Amino acid sequence: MPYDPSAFPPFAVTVDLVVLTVRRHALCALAVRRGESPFKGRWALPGGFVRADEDLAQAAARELAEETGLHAHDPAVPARDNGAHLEQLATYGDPERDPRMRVVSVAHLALAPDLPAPRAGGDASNARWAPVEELLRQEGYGRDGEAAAPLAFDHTRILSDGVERARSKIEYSSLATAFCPTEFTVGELRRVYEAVWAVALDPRNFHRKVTGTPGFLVPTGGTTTRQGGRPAQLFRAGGATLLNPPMLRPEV
Amino acid sequence: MPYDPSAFPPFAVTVDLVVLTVRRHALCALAVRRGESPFKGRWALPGGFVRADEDLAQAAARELAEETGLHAHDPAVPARDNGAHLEQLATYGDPERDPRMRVVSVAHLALAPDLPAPRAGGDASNARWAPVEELLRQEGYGRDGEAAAPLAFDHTRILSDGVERARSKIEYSSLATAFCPTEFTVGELRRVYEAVWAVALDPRNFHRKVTGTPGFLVPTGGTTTRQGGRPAQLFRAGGATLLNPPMLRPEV
DNA sequence: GATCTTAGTCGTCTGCCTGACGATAAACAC
DNA sequence: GTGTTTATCGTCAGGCAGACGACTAAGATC
Repeated sequence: MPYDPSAFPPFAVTVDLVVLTVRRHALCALAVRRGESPFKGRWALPGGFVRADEDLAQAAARELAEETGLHAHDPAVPARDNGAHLEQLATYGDPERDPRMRVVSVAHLALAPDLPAPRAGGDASNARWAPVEELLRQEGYGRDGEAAAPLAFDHTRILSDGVERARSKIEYSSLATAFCPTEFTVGELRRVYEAVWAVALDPRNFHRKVTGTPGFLVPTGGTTTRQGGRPAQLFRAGGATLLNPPMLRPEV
Repeated sequence: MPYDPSAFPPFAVTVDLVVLTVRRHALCALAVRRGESPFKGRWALPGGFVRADEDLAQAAARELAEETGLHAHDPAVPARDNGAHLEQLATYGDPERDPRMRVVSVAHLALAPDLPAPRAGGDASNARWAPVEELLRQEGYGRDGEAAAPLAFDHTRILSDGVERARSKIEYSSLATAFCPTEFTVGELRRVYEAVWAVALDPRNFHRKVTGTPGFLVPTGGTTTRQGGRPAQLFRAGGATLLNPPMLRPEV
């Protein structure tokens, strides 16, 4: 395997983002409308080129900030500063995935609380939170009656992989707290699991599980009634990142 | 985010391989000696450039075949043809990871049975199976007294990620059978787990677990005494890919 | 203010799974 | 035959999850 620097074919490298949040009891992903050909006018995942001097994670964090205003949560910093969780997902490099040239895309997965409103370059009409179930449905119509064409490029596949990663990862890690604000109740955390898995969980067993797992939740002392009903204790994410034994996803 | 095809910086894209096997009760990885600068003479993971017209998985399968003679096991083909398991691991793109130019490497993880002897371009002295514990140890000496320098580039990190992936994935999947020949005994499978996790497992509980998990193992009817002792039933990997509940890794 | 509704929280019980470990079986070495 | 090695079956106790009853404490409604 002699090394010839002039022999390697040139590639473009991009990062694409699967940004997930939970709104109105549904798992939603950030989609942006393409303003350029190909797939002009179609919805796509946000993304962009990796610059010559930046790392892949840096590029993903930069794109995330540009699209949402969220700054990525550095895994080295245990303090929850309400930043988004960001991790590498997978890399997609089919020679035909972009008709213009050879593009390899390093997809990343970001998880964020509900709060932020989407803004793609300041233009709200070109970015939206869409239920993943709607984006992954190849046919049919969106909730606003708009025809729901499949996502551009291979982004349906990327989104599908990202959703599957999130669904499986909240089983054995405390990642579900990344969908919650800094302080949250057990019920709010349960609704995250229910939205991501699209199942109903028993509130009593869920409460026993999460409060009984050391390091998962730490009580802040406060309470809230923002969900109605009896006041609920407020918690913050604890230091534990791995849940052992895991949270069990109910059978289909 | 206007699109300017001339604006993207050029990248080289490579695939690197973490090829794992179990030999002599130890988890081993394939290492090749570099013949070129930089890191000339140092051990590295096998890999090479992605060609202009091939997919990432194709490139990884081609490199695997070139280095080991193993052909990748297509996930779409359920029949175990004794090919190696191959999956994408992660992508490494630090701007400084290769001093010559900007290289993004899509690392893949391959798992193979013990049988094949390494051959890098036909030259056996430039390829070897090394215990991962030795390759990941930054200091010290190899078993042949040779100074064990760290792997070239960021390959120590890549190998570490690959080993961790394999260690966790055999917990909840039937992937451990990829380390076994087509037909194997429960004891041989247990020794795979013990080597990968570097622990001792109770033979009785392990036997109960694997034979009691539907779809994990299917008996072939034959027996063997190649391990000595009482003849053991031979099994083949069943159709199940996910183990639920998982195999539990003992605490440290 | 009594009642209803909505959440949250604490308990109980049963069944399944795992870890620890005793016991037996069937080959080989001497 | 005796000992050694590996495989396989059984037993028992503890832990955890699913099902579900009961109680608590707020706002909403009449």
